[in-house]
Amino acid sequence: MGRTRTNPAPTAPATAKGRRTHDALIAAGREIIEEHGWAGFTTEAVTQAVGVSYGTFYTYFESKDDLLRKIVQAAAGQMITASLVPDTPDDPYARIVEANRRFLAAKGKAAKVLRMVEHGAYLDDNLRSLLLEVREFYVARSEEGIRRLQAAGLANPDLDPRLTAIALGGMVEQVAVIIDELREPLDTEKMVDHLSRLWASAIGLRIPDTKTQNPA
Amino acid sequence: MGRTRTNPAPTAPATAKGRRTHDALIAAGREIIEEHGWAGFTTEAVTQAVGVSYGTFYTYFESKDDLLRKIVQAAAGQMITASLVPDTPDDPYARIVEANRRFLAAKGKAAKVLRMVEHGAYLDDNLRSLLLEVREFYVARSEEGIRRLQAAGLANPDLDPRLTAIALGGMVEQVAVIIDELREPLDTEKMVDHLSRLWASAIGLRIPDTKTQNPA
Amino acid sequence: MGRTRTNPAPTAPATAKGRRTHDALIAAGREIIEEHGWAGFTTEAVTQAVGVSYGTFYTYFESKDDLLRKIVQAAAGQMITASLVPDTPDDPYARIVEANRRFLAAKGKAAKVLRMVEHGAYLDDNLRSLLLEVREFYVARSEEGIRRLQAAGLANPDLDPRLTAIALGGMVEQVAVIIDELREPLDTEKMVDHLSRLWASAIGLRIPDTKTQNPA
Amino acid sequence: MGRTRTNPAPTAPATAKGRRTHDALIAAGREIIEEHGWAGFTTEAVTQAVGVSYGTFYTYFESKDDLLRKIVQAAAGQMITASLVPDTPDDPYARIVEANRRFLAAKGKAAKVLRMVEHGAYLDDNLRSLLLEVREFYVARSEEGIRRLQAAGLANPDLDPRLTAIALGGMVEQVAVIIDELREPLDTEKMVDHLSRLWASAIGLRIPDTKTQNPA
DNA sequence: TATGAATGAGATTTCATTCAT
DNA sequence: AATGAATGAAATCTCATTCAT
Repeated sequence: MGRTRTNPAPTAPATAKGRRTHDALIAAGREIIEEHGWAGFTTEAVTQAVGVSYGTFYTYFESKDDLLRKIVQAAAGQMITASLVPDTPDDPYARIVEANRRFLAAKGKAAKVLRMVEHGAYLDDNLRSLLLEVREFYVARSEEGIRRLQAAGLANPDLDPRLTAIALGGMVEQVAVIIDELREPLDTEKMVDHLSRLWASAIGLRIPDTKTQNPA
Repeated sequence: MGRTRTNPAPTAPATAKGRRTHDALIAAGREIIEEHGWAGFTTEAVTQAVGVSYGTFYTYFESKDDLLRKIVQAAAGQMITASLVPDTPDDPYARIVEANRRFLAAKGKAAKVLRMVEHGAYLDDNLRSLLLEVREFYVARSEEGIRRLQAAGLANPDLDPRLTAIALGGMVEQVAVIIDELREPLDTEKMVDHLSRLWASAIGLRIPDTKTQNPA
Repeated sequence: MGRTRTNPAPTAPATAKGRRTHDALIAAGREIIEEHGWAGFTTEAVTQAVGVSYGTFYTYFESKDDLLRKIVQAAAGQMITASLVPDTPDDPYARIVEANRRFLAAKGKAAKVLRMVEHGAYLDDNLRSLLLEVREFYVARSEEGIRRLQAAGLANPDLDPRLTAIALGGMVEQVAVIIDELREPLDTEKMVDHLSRLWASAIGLRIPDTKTQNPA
Repeated sequence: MGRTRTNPAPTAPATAKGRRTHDALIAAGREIIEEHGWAGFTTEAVTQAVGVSYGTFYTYFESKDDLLRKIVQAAAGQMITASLVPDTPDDPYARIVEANRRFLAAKGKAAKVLRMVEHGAYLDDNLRSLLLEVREFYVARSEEGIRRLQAAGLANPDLDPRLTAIALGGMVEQVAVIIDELREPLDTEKMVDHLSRLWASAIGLRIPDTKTQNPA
């Protein structure tokens, strides 16, 4: 009454038990969003899933929004980690294939919640920035790759590397989404092959024969 | 959403004024979803945007779900209608450019509401089918175009026409959606040019010189 | 989620019924505060007292704070109205007596809620200003009266009119509070007589004999 | 406030450190009430201000009510102690000035918390009695002073000593409280001078010339 | 003694929907 | 047909208090 009272921001859990509960709430929240959608994502459902009471929620999170932010941060981090291409073969086409394969795996498995947030427009400015950062990570990586291929005379120099990265990245991203929404089952490996060949042809990169011969 | 309803089903508006109000509610609802997300999509916001009272809503719609269904139907219809390429020049590349230009010009928004519905998990079976139909419309059209070009010896015969249509269609759809989410302003016509060239190169279609010379 | 949604401010009631409910909620709210204190002042108690449901509250008020503001505004207005001294006799002492009598009556009866708000420190800036305005109304009136008496040679010219008004006004205000908080019953009319004589003597105004002879 | 309690009654702190924490909690509680009102007065805020954990609170206090009781007791004691006029000059007017100066100097704050408790209706019978005792202490002292002056022929014998003490005591108390609520800065010493002169004139006590000449 | 995680009753607020006028 | 007051289930959030460690 007459005074906006903001809960003091909960501090990081001090004990092992506290950290366990904190992490369990984040995991349960994400699972609930992915399985039951926004409508199922209530504080009651989340706390019940973990087996604690209403009030415990606010021991760890300022608000439901706060939990959502932390769920998204965790998912974004996992997705980027999973997408890194650790070994760097000389063959540029092999790199494209590997990047696409990893992206599809990461996006499909780990990031349903990211798509839901993105398109659900449950976006405060923090979340919006976070999602843009994730996209930028992928775009920048592709842009740099294209630029290098152009410099090496292996890709069409007329293409704007950034626009091209946005478009081709969008292709892969959208396919990742469609793949588990479409009713028809798509062969993932075959899709990786097609995406890679389309990507390579689009930028004028020559595709090694072996791959072309055997499209899965 | 999804509450039990007991009120009588509204009939189609009898008067011109009635139709105007009915259509205005659909338009306002869509605008609100696009601009403020699900959280802003309340009966109060919709009726207030149109300037009628709470009760009037139920003169025209059975429920909020009913309005949502009609918003999606309208958006889907508009999207398909606006995407048809009426004049059919012989030049396949010109057809691709024109299709992309139309899609980008008018369809970002419609695509946005459709995707929000899709990922917002506000999906009864009716809506799910409707969305699949819309996608199928585009995929089928592209697939058929690719197949014809392959038959004419103008496109790479090794590509699976359906997978290719899904991937390249996804590229355009994704770009259409993110184009106004990105922080950086993108030149639409330049993007149309890039999308078209990437699409053509990807399937092995030769791009006329005039275009290649002048990439915006 | 992810978006602060502020209820659109409720508009003024459009119908007579609406106005009745609106006013009844304000009246009930005030009664509850005065009789049961802050702890009893819940939206549930207020709506139940009026015989409407939870939700109806928010048809008329943005929040509980909003209701409190309106209760205080109404109480302040009533208090000032009740304190006005309509007839203006020439006799300055008679004016003082009348002002004190009215103030005691108004403060005691009408304004328990003002005291509770004031000392309860349930104060947003709006409320604080409002209360200061009420006090200023009384101080300014007394100050002007003292200044006139000084000009007429009827009051001690060495006194600062404003400080004097604040002090003597405080005396009357505080007595009004004590009167219904003290366990011992005080004769109001006798108190009015004393306050008036103390006030007059304090500023050096001569008190007519008739009053002095008969102190209640 | 007023919840059912089942925990064991804490005993008096045994160690010096214990006493320090105990006293710090009382001091912090009072400060919070005065500065942030009832809304800010939470066990969390109090313990955090002192730098101990939630649970520690219940090492020293049975409940929040218990703390409040002890805050009020401490404030009342401090107020009375600080108000005593130790040296007793013969000059009655000098005594009045000194009493007012002391009251204003130290008592604004203590008076504030006492009045907040009074009007906040957080009153069990213990607290109510305590507050009445504090007031009675002041009223009785002033009453006795007035009576003596009347007996000595130095004050108006027509005044009821008790009513007069209540009224003039109220004046000083009220000024002490509002002095730091008003937007305008008031010179405390000038106010002491005015209060003393008003008090003296009101009871008909002659004011020595030196004071009258130099009103700050 | 001190800690801080856990509790849960209770408060506020939202909003799709109904219905008397 | 239109209005807008009324409904109430359901959601979020608060905070004094307990208790295992």
